[in-house]
Amino acid sequence: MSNEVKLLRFLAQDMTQAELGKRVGLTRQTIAAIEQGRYSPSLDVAFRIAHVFGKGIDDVFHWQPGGDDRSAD
Amino acid sequence: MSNEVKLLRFLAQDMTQAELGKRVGLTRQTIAAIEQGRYSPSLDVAFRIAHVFGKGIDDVFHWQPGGDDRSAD
DNA sequence: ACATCATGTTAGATATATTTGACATTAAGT
DNA sequence: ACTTAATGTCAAATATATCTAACATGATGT
Repeated sequence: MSNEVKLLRFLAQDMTQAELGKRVGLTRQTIAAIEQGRYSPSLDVAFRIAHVFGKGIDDVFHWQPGGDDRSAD
Repeated sequence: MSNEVKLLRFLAQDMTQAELGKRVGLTRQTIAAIEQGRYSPSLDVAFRIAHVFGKGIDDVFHWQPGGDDRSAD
């Protein structure tokens, strides 16, 4: 599972990891870990992140049936 | 956060909780808990469930900005 | 009445997400 | 050179998701 969080932060006036974390109720370390695909966030967190950028979940997180890796880094 | 998992199971030839669990790699107890909104599944699990029904995540799980409850049961 | 199947539920264990606190690095501003 | 802001990373703690094993209930079939 890969995601566009880092890109979307840049598109959103260079929003910082700490700022995003504040807006969704997470620490900056957690944002960093999610951006790097170190683990799969809860669905609730995924919705909150997508909401900050005014996007749908599928626009932010990309999932493929057999895909258990992070190859789209 | 509410969801349509139970409904979608019925629409899918009365698929059983155990059968759905088998298909997505979860136990039937976990499926039951998710259906009842007892907790927010991981994003990965949400994608796998939606995929079984050929739906998008937003078709299966409904989230509202301020919504921390399960009132749409 | 008995057996079976699907579901609800619960307690205790394990796995994973998330936090907290700390330290390192790199880029930018003074 | 110094400071500050943003990020990477890590270890240890806490919270939450998920599993396992068990027992209960209602519906269905024999």
